[in-house]
Amino acid sequence: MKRVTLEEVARVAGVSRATASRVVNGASSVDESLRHAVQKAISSTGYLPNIAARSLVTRRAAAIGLLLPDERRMDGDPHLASVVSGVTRVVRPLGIHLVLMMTGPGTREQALSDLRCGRLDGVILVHTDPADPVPGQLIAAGLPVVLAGRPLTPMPITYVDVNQTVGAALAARRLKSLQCNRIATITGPQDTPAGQDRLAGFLAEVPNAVVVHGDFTRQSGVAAMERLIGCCPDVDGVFIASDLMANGAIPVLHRSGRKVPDDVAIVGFDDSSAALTSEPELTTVRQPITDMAAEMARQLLRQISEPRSPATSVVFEPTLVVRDSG
Amino acid sequence: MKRVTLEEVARVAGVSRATASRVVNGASSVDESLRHAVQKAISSTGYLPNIAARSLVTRRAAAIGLLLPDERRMDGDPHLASVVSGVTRVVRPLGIHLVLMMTGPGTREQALSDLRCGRLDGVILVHTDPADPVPGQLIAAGLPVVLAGRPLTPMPITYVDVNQTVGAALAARRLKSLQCNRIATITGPQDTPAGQDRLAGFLAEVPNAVVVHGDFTRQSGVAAMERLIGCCPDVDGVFIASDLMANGAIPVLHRSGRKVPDDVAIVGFDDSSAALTSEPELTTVRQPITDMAAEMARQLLRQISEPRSPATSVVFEPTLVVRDSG
DNA sequence: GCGGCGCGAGAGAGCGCTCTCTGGGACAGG
DNA sequence: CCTGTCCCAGAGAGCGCTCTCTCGCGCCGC
Repeated sequence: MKRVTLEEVARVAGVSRATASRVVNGASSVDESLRHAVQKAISSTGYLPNIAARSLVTRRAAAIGLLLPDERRMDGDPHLASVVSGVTRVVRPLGIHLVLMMTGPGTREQALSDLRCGRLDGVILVHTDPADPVPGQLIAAGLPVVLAGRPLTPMPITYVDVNQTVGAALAARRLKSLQCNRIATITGPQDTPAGQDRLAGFLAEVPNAVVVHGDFTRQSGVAAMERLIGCCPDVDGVFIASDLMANGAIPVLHRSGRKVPDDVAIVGFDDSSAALTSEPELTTVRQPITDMAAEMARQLLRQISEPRSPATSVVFEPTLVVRDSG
Repeated sequence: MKRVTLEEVARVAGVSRATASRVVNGASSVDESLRHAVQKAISSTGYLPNIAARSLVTRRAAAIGLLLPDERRMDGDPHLASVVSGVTRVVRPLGIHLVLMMTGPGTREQALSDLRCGRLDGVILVHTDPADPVPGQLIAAGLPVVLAGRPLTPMPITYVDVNQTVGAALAARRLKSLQCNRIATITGPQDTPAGQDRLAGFLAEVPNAVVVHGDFTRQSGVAAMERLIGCCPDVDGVFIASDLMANGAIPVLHRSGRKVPDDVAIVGFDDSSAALTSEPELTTVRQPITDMAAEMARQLLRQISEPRSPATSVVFEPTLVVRDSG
């Protein structure tokens, strides 16, 4: 099983290597008969271009990185598969590889050097710690990056996000339309843009809402709901800023003898798989994760092909998915 | 921002490119003072080796693929993050990239050609369709592959699995120790080894168990439990062959007025995140997914470094995780 | 009829690295 | 003192590809 090179294809087709290369890369200025001969030679020899050799001269790796928080922080994050799927959809037809990197000691530096040494053409950063210096370094170096979600401190970087504020407002209006009188919210972490915006968007609609803080994790949902029914027993509608927290919070209500949605209406956020594994199934605010991920990939590819193009941000509109919890 | 090449490092250090290369690759036969000079030159120039160039001559891509079923079939599969994490742990310190590929039209062929043209050194196959010809083609071509889970039809291929039979037996014994008299099981798909083994292992312990079929998905768990309480209302212990199905099945019991675990004890399988999002939390059989994934990576690396080494299989032992459902 | 022009194909120079092969110096043995 | 041996550094040949540059050929205008 010997490797087939372009040289050999050219020999079989009776043309020069240059012409064979033109056919492989779809250049237009090749005579139809020669093109045909080359194509026949390619399929008869089973030729596959050597990406390393190509990449050496084009200085393109044809690979992008997806930098993820580590397993622990993902907490069974149901988004991962959707994100990968969205990115893949855009990137695969182009023959571009998706390299997964999970945060761990040294990962971000590794990603940076992979980028610098041309092993990766760009990276998508997910769930980035606001204090992380890497995004800043990347844009400073003019390397292609796209962020999932608005960065906490404004910077000239391309990102894709859902309109968190509008999403929270959607949830608020749903609870109001359900005639809830005593409305509360369990928030996400207030050191993240998503956490902040979901709270702000909600309070804009329900200024007198009771506010209890969580951090998006299931456990924090449990704790927050316990505090909430302690301090505010007559609550009858709660916007919980992530489905995962709602998933932890609902059993607390049940144990306290409250029925969902009859006694307390619940609206979550994310429309993650946790929305379906809750009992009852969650009414929630849906973010089009897969589409957003595809858009991140597109934005990244644009940056790769037009290096110094300006940073842009794309904001998707969320929708309310009404199920059984509120 | 110009690229730094080995040539330049050599020039700065006052040695030949060959010697610089030896230092970079940790060859032993370099004089200590020269080695030091080169190392200083590397850090002062900020040199990073160009992987494409290296890969062109070594014929190693320093990248492996992880072939996954598509999003739909994953159904919010909670394993993905754990698998990635386990593989990453082994592969990252070696500077090897993990390329994610989700099944879609043509993906498997793409993986095959990536392997053939040297863009990938090996692949890990997860949740492979038993009818899929790709694994067979891969081993026939002598390319490095590792399967997650025993293949349906025996073939000389390396795989890593958990002892499904023992796991099911663990679940069975738990239900028996709970003094359940009317024991049933909701199975996985019987055209998969996992589905078969979990049923067989269970029946070996509880030969007279009621058997209802599912396919590992949540929805099938709902449907199966509805059928089960229809045909066997006095059931008081159920082994459900995946946590996801259990997650769908438990609310059915609740709606029928049965309490878990008081009226019906439930034991799941997987110890996935669905086990924690269930109410009550699931007693379940745990597979050490992350460790298994790490082992898959190790097996793959071994195959890559010793091309024609014999296929081996590694089987992990499951453990019972007792929580609230049974 | 001749020079200029445009178009398509070939020649060849690298891209940055590894690795074999060669050469030279140090040391030991004869 | 000369030769054989060993060891370490340098020279140089590629790895397979892309892409620029050159060249030849056919066509047009004058």
